[in-house]
Amino acid sequence: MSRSTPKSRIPVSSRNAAGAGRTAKLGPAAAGRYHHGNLRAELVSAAIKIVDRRGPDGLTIRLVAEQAGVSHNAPYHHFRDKGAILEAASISCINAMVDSLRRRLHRTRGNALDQLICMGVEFVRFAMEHPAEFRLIHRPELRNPRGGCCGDAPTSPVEAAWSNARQLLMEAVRRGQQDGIIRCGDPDMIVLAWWCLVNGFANKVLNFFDDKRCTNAPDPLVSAHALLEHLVNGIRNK
Amino acid sequence: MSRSTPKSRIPVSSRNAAGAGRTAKLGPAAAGRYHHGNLRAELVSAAIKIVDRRGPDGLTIRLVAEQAGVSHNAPYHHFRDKGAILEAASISCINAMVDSLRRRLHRTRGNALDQLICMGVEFVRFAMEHPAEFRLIHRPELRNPRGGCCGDAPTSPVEAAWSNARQLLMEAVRRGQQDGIIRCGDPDMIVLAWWCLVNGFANKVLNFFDDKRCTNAPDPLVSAHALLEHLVNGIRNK
DNA sequence: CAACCCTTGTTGACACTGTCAAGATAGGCT
DNA sequence: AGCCTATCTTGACAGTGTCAACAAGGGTTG
Repeated sequence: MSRSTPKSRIPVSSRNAAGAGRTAKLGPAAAGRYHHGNLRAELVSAAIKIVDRRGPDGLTIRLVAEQAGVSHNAPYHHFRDKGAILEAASISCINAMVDSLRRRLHRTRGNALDQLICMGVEFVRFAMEHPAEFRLIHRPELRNPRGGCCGDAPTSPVEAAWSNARQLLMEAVRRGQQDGIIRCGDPDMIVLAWWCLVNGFANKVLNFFDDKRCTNAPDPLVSAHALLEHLVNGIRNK
Repeated sequence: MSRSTPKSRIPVSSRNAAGAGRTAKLGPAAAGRYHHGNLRAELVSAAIKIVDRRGPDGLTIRLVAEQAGVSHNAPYHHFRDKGAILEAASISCINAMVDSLRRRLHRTRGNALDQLICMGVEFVRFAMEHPAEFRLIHRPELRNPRGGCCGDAPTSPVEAAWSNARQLLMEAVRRGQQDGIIRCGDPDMIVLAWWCLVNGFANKVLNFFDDKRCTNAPDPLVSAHALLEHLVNGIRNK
């Protein structure tokens, strides 16, 4: 009930992500001006900074505003509510994560299986290097309005950002199947297994994972590699 | 870091003499009696009820107190702060989850591999039937004071509750290895893979999982079964 | 039995949060 | 010029977690 305010006070123009095709100057951020010029983007980056420092739960609209140097209500002209800020920050983080996966993919010389392993390790590394952001992008309260589902209908922006990651993996799996090194079958299922394994492991590393760190596997990335080899052995064409 | 309130007010009686001439209005609530008798347990169950109804974020100390029929500050005599209530509720939920895993295990006739599959499906089922509780028990902000690590030192109560689940799985894996149906190797690693897969899948089902539900796999439990068979094929002794 | 004290409950208060309402300002439009 | 609208401001309010002080009652001790 606490977040049931459909009354949008946001001007329609600012709903379009990243005001494209504007003739405004938006040169240097211009600190002392009444109209900020690029506040929305700055709020998002401020939010990410705060999440990094104090965790997703430590994020406060008023803190974000303060960090951006505006009054505590200025954000409401760019985001409907706190959830919308979280959502925008999440999308930014998801994109960063997908980018790092993609870069890793392009740097990997081996076959599709090697690529799957490398991307998995990269995913875990991202989680370890940006734990707060990793937790942020997995928050269930992010809007995912279960709306357009089957037919590529308009999904939520968060959903769209995630689908980029899925696409990267799907392509790798399909490529592996075409090359004959990954056995046939629903690629969706393989991606799903990859995703669950990697994601579950990253979560575990961030949450309750003292035991592995203490006994024999000093580096979670090594464990991640082993786990992924496990998976890869299962889908390899024999 | 964010929740560092070492100032415990719990057992410290507020021994202040002060004005003895006041007469307070007699117990407004509390079902008649001033001293509840079993408030702590009732607070925990009230908290779980609220989490079920409004999600972990919807839980409020004042709501918990109201649901239990006491004043908004009564919980502070049983829990240090809100986090402690969450923690107690989590432990209760984790125990419930472990119990259902154990029951499922005892009802399974097959070998260790079958048991691992059945427990995995059961885990996903628990997540689907109690999504709020499932999310609750995975909250990273639950106390896990990274303290006693290697030598079975006193860990957090939450950690202890989780370790029961791990023990169930470890036993199954070891049994399978003794029976020769699970290949040799670090059982820890196998449990880890099982855990990551099942946990990641359950998370995915609860969060962003419209696609599978719409295309070809109507029931997530079927997908879970397929995934677990995948895993089991990887660890089977050949 | 009375005196006492500790645990458990109560009310009151405070700072902080998300959000609404209404006023102020600036840049672009007619 | 004068106005329009998006943007930013101050002000207010209900909820929240938590601290402080006070009250009731059961148990312990004389």
